[in-house]
Amino acid sequence: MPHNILVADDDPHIGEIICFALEKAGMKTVAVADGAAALQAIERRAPDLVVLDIGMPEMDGLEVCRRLRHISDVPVLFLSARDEEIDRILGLEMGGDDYVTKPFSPRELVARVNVILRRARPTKAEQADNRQFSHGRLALLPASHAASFDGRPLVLTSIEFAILKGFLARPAHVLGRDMVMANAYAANIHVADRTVDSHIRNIRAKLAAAGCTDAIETVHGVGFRLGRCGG
Amino acid sequence: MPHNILVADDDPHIGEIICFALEKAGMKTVAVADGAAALQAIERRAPDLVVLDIGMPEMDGLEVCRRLRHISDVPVLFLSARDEEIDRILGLEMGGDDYVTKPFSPRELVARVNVILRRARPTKAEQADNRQFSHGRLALLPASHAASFDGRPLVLTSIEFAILKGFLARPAHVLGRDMVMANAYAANIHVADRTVDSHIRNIRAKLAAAGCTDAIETVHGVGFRLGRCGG
DNA sequence: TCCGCCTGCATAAAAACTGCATAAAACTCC
DNA sequence: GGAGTTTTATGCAGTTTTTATGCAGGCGGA
Repeated sequence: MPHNILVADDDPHIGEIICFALEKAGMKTVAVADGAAALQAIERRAPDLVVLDIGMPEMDGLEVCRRLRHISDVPVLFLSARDEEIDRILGLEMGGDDYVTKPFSPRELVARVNVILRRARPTKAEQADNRQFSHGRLALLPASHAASFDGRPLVLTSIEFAILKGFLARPAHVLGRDMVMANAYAANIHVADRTVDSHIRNIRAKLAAAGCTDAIETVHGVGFRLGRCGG
Repeated sequence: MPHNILVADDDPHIGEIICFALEKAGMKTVAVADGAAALQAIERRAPDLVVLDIGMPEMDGLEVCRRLRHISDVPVLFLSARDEEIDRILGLEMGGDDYVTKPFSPRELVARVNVILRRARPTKAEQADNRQFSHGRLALLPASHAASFDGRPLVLTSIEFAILKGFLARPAHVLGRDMVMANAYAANIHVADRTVDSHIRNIRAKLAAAGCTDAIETVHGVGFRLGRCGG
């Protein structure tokens, strides 16, 4: 589960450099160009960390941080062109987690972001992990990677588990073969259609053995859909 | 309860300046002048944070940090006379939480220390020391570093103990190999996958000798999970 | 009804993963 | 400084999982 970073800088060029560096380090990024958009994005996307340029027009980074702290505990890394001691102290005491001055090294920025994330309290990721999926008499526990139908435990391989989780996440939603696999994996890996069928078949067989015969329905020409699962 | 800071710098004058600044901010400080003393003090006093000079004779700060991470998750703030990007990155990736170059402003140092402390989680030791873990017929007493199955005492090495504690801390939770080690040590340490297997194997063998054959289950492609332990 | 396209399934190859033995490196305790 | 212990690394065999493929049969539109 990649970390989600919000990058707020009014210079789109710098924003791009930062995003590129962070994404190369395996994070997901969203860029905004002003303070108001930053606040809005923080509320809507609940990022794991915010890279915040101090020198933005309209609402500067310090002000964003001040307002931010009313609604969120998200870590903030300040970015600033000013390298005055007093600014740094102000930023840190304002609730920032680090303060990097421009011009900065992308690699160092990434290192500092990683340090903060390492210490940061577990947020969404852990919550999502503890979430429990269930549909009808079928239940999935991502945290323990365990599944059961009607109390009977199911032994699923990891890809079977992931595929089923993809369906449980969107009940009553038809998923094409590509989507089935996209849910299972993160990236867009392409596998042969027949391969997907094989996984579906195996899942059906295991569920049927546990007494569930209506778990995955076929939608001819489109894909598959989660059934009633004995519900 | 004031925070406890360990200051390691070979220049007693600088050490004094730092301690003075931190104490003025309401913290308790202990100063040491070399790496070996730092490690010893960390183990004995379990400080909340370590200010670590990189340029110390004998054992430099980076080396101290490396060894340190084997026994503790305590936050580290590096202090260095060298202001090279590569040094900063190295320090941060080595497990440091911040990197300040000399000459530094005492007030900024205090601000940075405060930021780290604000984010730092209660150390693993604090969380676990007074607690007693048990699962099924398996019991661990972190305080006395003792373990037993069904009353029979188990002789575990410290890493075996730590790994098992990691599992006991979150029963029914699959832990990937990286997580297994992250629980045992501080985060951010990478060991080879096969190494983790070796530890798991040894733990299983010792538990099996005591009559517990279902302690750690393998979840293929994902990691390991605590079993029923005879419960 | 016929035909083209789609799905289910068996089989098997390819890839990935685990467990283990062995050994090197690091550490501890005299 | 050295012997014993602990921790880490590595290579390999055996196993499981994942993917691919070919074909029989089903579905649906013309």
